[in-house]
Amino acid sequence: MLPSADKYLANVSFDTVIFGFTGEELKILILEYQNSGKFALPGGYIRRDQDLLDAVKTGVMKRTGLTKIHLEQFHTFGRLHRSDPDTTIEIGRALGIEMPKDHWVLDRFITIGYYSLIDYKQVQPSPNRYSDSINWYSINKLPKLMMDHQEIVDKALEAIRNDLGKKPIGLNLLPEKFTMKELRKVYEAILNEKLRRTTFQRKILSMGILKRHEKLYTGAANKAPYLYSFDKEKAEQY
Amino acid sequence: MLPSADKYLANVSFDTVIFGFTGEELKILILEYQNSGKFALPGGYIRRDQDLLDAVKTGVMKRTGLTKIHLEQFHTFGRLHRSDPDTTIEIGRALGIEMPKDHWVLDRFITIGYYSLIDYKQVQPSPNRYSDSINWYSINKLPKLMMDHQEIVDKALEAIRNDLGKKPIGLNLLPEKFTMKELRKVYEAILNEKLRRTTFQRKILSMGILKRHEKLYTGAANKAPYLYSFDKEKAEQY
DNA sequence: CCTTTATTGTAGCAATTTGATACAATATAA
DNA sequence: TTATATTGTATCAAATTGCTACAATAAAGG
Repeated sequence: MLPSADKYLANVSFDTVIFGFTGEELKILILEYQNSGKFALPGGYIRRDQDLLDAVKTGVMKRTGLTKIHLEQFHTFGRLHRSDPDTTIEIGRALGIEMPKDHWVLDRFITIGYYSLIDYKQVQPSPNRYSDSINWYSINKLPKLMMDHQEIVDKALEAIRNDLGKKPIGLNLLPEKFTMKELRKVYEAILNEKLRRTTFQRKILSMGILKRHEKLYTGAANKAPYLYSFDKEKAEQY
Repeated sequence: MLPSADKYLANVSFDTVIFGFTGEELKILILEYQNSGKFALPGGYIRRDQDLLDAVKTGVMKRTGLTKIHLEQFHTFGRLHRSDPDTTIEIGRALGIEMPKDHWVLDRFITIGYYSLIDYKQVQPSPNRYSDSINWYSINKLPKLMMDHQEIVDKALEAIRNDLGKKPIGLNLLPEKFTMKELRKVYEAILNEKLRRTTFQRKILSMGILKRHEKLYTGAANKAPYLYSFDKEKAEQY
């Protein structure tokens, strides 16, 4: 039931901040452990025969069901008392698992933080075997997270804001085709500020990384917006 | 002689890219191991009773003799085969140390990369007990580094370029007082491109993070430049 | 169908920022 | 005193961004 010591690296783990965009808000996936009611970021350990990146990718795949996953490493957390064996024991106990005091998962862990960007609509979140549930929570209304997970989320947000100008972030948070308004809403949600509609449109179009497609007729009583997609070749340069 | 297993975390190490600026070039500190002639970044292991950041700080202090050290974490390297036990064995052997095959330092390591910015002139590099020498090498003329250390250097450079606009990088690479030309040279060395003298001066002055002091009379047959220092309070905002 | 309403796409001009050039003000040597 | 290299700024052109305006719809409601 417990992961075996010889299969995994000691003292290292990863945690992922999985971002999705609802159309209005940025949300992230949070696990809730059975009975203990502890909230945590999805994470895991690294198998000895596995690249770090593969371990993270596999972890996100299991939670989201997606296979194509955009990942960015943003920070590694190594404070002395960041991992808390008591919390781990408590979670185990609530699950009916009694851990030996010297079990390796109760040792100190340095954790590597990754953020992931996914298309909210494509995801069917699935809990792991220790968890009750996994749910989307708005960035601004997170439950109290265990250990230093809130700090990890904060750093992830800082990182994604930083990357926004450099990498085509929207590409991963939106479906294949999207309207200019949706793209702008993504930027606004990430930056947590309003952007000027016309300036945004001009700037993003002048980058030349978008392809324009047919119009989207939503049924609303107004001019229908064009759909766009990212021109992946050109977007590479950013 | 070898570090003991119960004192350090397993499977995790750190490596540091220590930048100095000579006035013309960006250089970094590289260790050369005795006899084996292997070149490596200064690095180390993390004691179980020590914050990650403290471990790195202590490591840089030992190599540079400095106590006030600017550190930035930039990336964590976790490829499956990045650490190479054969190299470690070879280095040990050249030092007259025969390692048991199952010794923990021969295990797989995930390493956390930090870069450090220091005042070149204040540093007296000192090798560790396993090393022949520690020397400054120009960024553009590095010897062949062991394992994935060149990749780590490349990532560090990428990171420092990225941070240049955000953090007052010059502050740490220059002495307390410096001329505008020196500051510009730092930027040029990091970005590896020439910057327009007048535009640079206007821009950096308009940030309002510099204090102007007396002139510097070098003896050169031309107008003497002012000396500047960073206004640390105002520089915080960047 | 014609009008109304909400939204979209883009033009146009002002304000700001950046690029490029010019030039006055030195320190020192000759 | 004159010549020379460099520094600090001013100036104006060019590019970018902020802001407003307005025409072009898509559907609803008479």
